[in-house]
Formats: sequence, structure tokens, C-alpha cells
Amino acid sequence: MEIIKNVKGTHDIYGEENNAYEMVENLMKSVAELYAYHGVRPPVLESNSVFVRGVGSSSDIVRKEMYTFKDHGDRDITLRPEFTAGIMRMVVQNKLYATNELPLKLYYLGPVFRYERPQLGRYRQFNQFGVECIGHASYMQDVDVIAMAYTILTSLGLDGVTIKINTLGDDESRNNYREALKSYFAKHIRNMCEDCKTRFELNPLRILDCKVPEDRPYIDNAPVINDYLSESSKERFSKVLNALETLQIPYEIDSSLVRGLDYYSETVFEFHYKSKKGIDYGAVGAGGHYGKLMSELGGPDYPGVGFSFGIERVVSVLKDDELLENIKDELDAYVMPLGEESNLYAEEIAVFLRNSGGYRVDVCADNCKMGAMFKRASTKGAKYALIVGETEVNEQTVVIKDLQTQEQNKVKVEELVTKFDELFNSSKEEE
RNA sequence: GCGAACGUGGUGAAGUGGUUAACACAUCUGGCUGUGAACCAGACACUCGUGAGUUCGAUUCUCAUCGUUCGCCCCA
Repeated sequence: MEIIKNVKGTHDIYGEENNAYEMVENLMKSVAELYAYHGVRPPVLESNSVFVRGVGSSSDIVRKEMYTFKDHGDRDITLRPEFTAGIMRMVVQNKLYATNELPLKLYYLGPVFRYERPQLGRYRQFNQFGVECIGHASYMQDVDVIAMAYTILTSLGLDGVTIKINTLGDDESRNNYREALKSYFAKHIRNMCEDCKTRFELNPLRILDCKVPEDRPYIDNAPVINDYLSESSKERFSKVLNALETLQIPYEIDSSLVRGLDYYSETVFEFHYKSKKGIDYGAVGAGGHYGKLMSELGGPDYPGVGFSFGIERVVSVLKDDELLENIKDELDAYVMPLGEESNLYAEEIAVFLRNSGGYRVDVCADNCKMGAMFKRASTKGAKYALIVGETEVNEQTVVIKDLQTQEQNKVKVEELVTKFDELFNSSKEEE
């Protein structure tokens, strides 16, 4: 039979890698809880319009990267390419904003889907963890969210994270700037690349993102957002930067940082980390403030701020820097029955140790030879081998062998858990 | 969507236009059936990604296709 392979751009997570994901995800969740956030789980499937209206029809994500299809009821369904728009739909639909506990502080974790060309650090199905803080316009929420993301990265052991930050200004600033860009690029656009021509029509701001070298001179001489920022936007941005300095969070202003999702305004930021091997996976996380997203989805006009991490990229970076070593799941004991007639007894002992002692125990179930069992015990990383044969069944005892020191002694079944507690306590004290 | 490299067993990998496709690790069997990582002897690629072409003959050459990886674009 032919082997069926996974879909392009997807990947299986198992073994030690799964441990790494669990560790990273648990840490992210627990930091979010420290920051007073609550978990939410929006569905993977959303109406297409959630993203068209939410993320924006001029964004590349919506234009060419969404998994959209008709279901059997002729509905336009999209596999979420990001969380924010779906969460906002959830907030609006369930009127979660109707509370005196604003801002809402929500975190999420799960897979997202984008039809892109897979390459280093890029998948078609990947996992994101992120947060949304919705309801208050204070710049301090931007700061708090950045502080949380930074805490997560440093708690994972990443040193030297770069935070790139920029402001897109409020609506007024953006409109003024957009007009300025339009009239500037109108003179040059026919000499520029095809993508830029499209961007010119859809969202001139994105031209600034263009990487085509020939276009560079035009872009370098283009008007800069700073000259078009309203006073309040300027003030807001400088307050954010000030607060980051007070909190000793390092940042770099990057005025070319635009972000590909249309809903952002004011503060936007990205988290970059270059692993010690020098491999660049792109941003490990990114986010920003959004003003109009909720009203685009039919809700009241509450602003918000959020970020998301790409779990795959975070795990890759940790793996490269060897920050994942200490998470192997080894066995406390491996039970070795010597012959058919000891099997049941072996199983009883294993269940007893697991349920009453809380030890991680595996049993050899297929009656192989003793040599083979010892080999398995060490492959599985067991600390102790528990040997039970006919003699032990009759005496109701167990032989405990320390696989490192080779010491072994025999104990009665009823003393087994006590003995294990002793063994594990003394080995802890040594450490 | 565009550009490049690669595709040999469970894994890592050599190799050649021509009868049996190295080697290593892993696995299995036996020497060794109540005490282990050693050692010895064996076993282990019915399509060398798939399809077509060139050829007397192709795993080795050509083309296509699929896949993987990397770069561009864009993004987490």
C-alpha cells in the first residue's frame, strides 16, 4: 500500500518536540494569567466576511492566502488565518463588551491557516498564541501588552529580543498621510513594480514595505508618517516609548514597519530574535493597536490592542539555542515480569505505583528475555527496574534495581510506595 | 505566483551506462531462557520519488511530474 503523506505546509508534532510545544504553551498561558487575562476559544471556521471586513480586503492575507470554501449549505466558510477578527466577532456577537470590567483581557491558542509557500519557519497550518485587550484606548494598554509579550520571551530564556515599534497614527493622521503618499507616488508609480501598482490602488501605505531594489529610491524620498501625525498620535507614541523605557524594555523605532493587516492604527510592533546559530525565522511575534475593528464587525466603537506569537517559530528558536534540553520525559520505573505467570502481578504493581504513589511507570507486556528488558528500560530512561518472577509472586515481593548504581534489594509489595518515596527523596536531596 | 538546489533501505549516507546497489547505526534471530548497554554468527533496498524518452541495457543521461528545502513576495 502506498503511504499517505501529510498535506503540504502542515507538520506533525510528536515526541520531544511535543514536549517543547507543551512547555512553551503552558508558559505563555501562565504568564497571560499573571497579567489577568482569560482564555477564549473561537472556532476555526468563520464566515468569510469576518476576515474580509475584519482583516481588510486590501491585505495580502485576505487577497491570496485564505482557505475559503463553500460548505454543504452553500455558506462561504474560511479557516481562520488569524485570531483577532474572530475574537472580535465573538465579543460583538455575545456582547462581551457589555460589562463593567472593561477592558476585556483575552488570550487564545490554536492553529491558523494560510495558503503560502512553505519555507523556513513558515507553514500553512501553524499555531498561534496571543492576547487581545479590548475596550480602553489608553496607551498604557499598549505598554502592558508589550510588557507581557516581552516577559513571555524572556521567561522562555531568550536573551536579546528586539522589539521593533512604530506608529501608524490615528485615522486623521493616516488619511492625511495616505493622501500625501498618493499624490507623491502618482508621479512615480508607472516606473515601479507590479505589486506596488496594486498597492497604490488598494493601500498606498503598503508600498513602503516594498523590497524591490529598483523601487527603493522612490520610497526613500517618499513623505514620512511623522510629518503627518496628529498631535495626539505623536503624544501617544512618545508616552508609549517613555513607559517602555521606565519598564526597561528595549525597543527600536522602525518607521518602515507597517504590518499587513488593515485594522492596525497607532502603535504597531514586532518581536525579533536571532538565534545563536544566526538563523532568522522572521518575527516570532507581532501585534498592535486597532481602532475600528469592532465597529467594522457591527459592534460599538471600542478600540483594542493585541499581539500573537508563532509557536513554531518560538520553538525553532529555542531549539537552535538549546534551551529545551531539560524536558525529556523519563520513567521512574520499568516493571519486568519474568514469564507469563508474573504478568498479572507486574501489572498490579505498576497500577499500584502509579495510582497510589504517583510514579511514572511502564510495564513490559510481551514476555521478552531479561536482557532485552533491561535494554528497553534504559532506552526509556527508567531510573529503576522492578523485577518480578515466580519467587516474587509467591513471596509478594518486588526486586528493585537501581539502573545506575546496579544496587538492588527486595521489598514487600505493601512497602513499595514507601520505599520509592524514600529513594526519590534521597536522590532529590543529593541534587 | 516567481527563482534555485536536492530526492538511494527504519535512519545517516557512498556509488556506477551493464550480471549479487558499498559502509555505518537501528531493528530482528541465534550463541546466553533470573539480571542489561560488550562480543560473535546470521537476516534486512520484489519500482535507487513517480511517469515517459534516449540506449542493446539506466539507479546513473534527457524531459515531465510530484515532493522536500532555500530565496523572492508576504507573514507568526
